Formats: sequence, C-alpha cells, structure tokens
Amino acid sequence: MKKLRVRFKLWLSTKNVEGVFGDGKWRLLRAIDSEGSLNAASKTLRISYRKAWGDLSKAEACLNVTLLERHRGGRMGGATCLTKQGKEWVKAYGKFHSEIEKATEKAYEKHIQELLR
Amino acid sequence: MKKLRVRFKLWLSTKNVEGVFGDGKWRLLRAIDSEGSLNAASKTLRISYRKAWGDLSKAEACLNVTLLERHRGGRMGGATCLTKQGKEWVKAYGKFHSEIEKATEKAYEKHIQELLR
DNA sequence: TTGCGATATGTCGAACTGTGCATAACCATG
DNA sequence: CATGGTTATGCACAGTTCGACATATCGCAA
Repeated sequence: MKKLRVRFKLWLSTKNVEGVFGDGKWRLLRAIDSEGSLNAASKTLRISYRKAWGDLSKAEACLNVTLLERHRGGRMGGATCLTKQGKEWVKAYGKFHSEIEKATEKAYEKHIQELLR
Repeated sequence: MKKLRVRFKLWLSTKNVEGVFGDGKWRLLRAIDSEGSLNAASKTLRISYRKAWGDLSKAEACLNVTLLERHRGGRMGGATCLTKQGKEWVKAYGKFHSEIEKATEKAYEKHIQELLR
C-alpha cells in the first residue's frame, strides 16, 4: 500500500455563482497583503495576472464586498492593498480553513488510517 | 449580501497520483452496492460508464485494493458488487466524510457567518 | 449455438479553464 | 510632458476533462 495523503478544498457559493470565495482567492488576498500589488502577488503564486484579477473581481462582485483598494498610475505604476474588510476576510477565512485542516487530518487518522490497519 | 453556502471536497492522493479516492468514487461505490452493476450505477449518478469504469480502475490500481467483484457474461450480461474491503471503504469513508461535513458547517457558522454579522 | 446485456477499452470531439498576448488607461516623478 | 510600471480587459490558443461512440469479450439461457 502506497502512502496516502489527505486533501481538502473549501469554497463558498451563492445560489447562482459557484466559487465566489475559496482557498485560491484567500491565498491571493494574503499575497497582495504582503506584496503590495496584484501583479507581484500573482507572480509569487505563479498564477497569471489575468486569472488573479478576474478571480478577485468576481469575489468582490458576488460577495458585494470591497476587499481591495486599487490604485493605478503613480510612481510605482500602481498598487493594491486590502481594505479593512479585506483583512477581516483573510483573518476569518484563515481560522475557518485552519479549523477544517485540523479536523480533516484528525478524521483521516481516525477513519482511513485505521482502515488501512 | 447574497446568501452563501459552504462547500467542501475531500480526496486522497499518493505521491504520484492525485485523486486516487474521493467523494465521487465513494458515491460510485455506494451506487454499485445498491444497484448491483456498474452500468446501472453510472446511470443513476449520471456519469458516463466510461468515466465510472476508469475512475474505479484507477482507485483499485493506485490503492492496491480490490474494491469490486466484477462478473462478465451470464444471464444478466454481468454484474458488479463490492468486496468485503469495498464495503469497509464505503463505511469508513462515509464516517470520514460525514465528520468533515459537520465540522465544516460548524466552522462556517462560527467564522464566516460571524464575519457577515 | 445464438442472443442478450454487462464489463472492458480505445478514440474523437465538445466544453471548460487558464495562459499568453495585446492594448488602453492611469498618474507620480524626472 | 514623456516614462515606467501597474491596473483593467478582451481575445485567441493550449491543455485537461468528460461524454458519446465504436468495438470486443464474456458466459448463461433459450
């Protein structure tokens, strides 16, 4: 029996739109918070800027929440940072994610590893 | 703010192969158990027989576990049912899945719904 | 020994996703 | 007022996934 690893994925949806927020967008927000720009964030996460931009726009539109403060032009060409609400989302989702991560690991050991003897 | 729903997904992977077992294959096994054949199971789940067959073969090959007892030919043309191990997997994974489902709902209420006030 | 219905497996095409590329708009600074 | 780097956005192309087909095989029953 090969060694197994558990994986999980979390996301939020509305009645009409699937995936308005989730692990990917959460990581993106964190990267923006530490990098200072969407451009840099997408590079560190190795995601195309095109997708990163689309994902976040979708999240903001569907959640009807302003997560980002976008600035175009200027000395550095522009910048993006999190709003207060954006930071709250990162924090709350982080706790949510972390809790499920622990629960998953625990339940895996209890039910699956047990099954494998 | 639109109403949100949490979603989650669980799966198992080996070092080389992603998704050797997960929610889809678990549902498939259950359907086979109640339907008596892979063909019928794939129809009730609205999955192509081709995919269902491939998924289960992959699972058995990667887990190195015999989950199914396949029969070809005969009066009814053939049949597929779960082995003892197959039933154990269904049961164990069911508990695993159920536990995470509850944990997810709980953590969602605690962290995300709280955030939305 | 023929027929039926399920398993087994390859292949081609459609749908979906994400990347890459091309622009345009923007604006502090030199 | 020209420049550079970033946000914003459309579009075409590539990769992946899945479904629809097309066969082949199998074995009991009529």
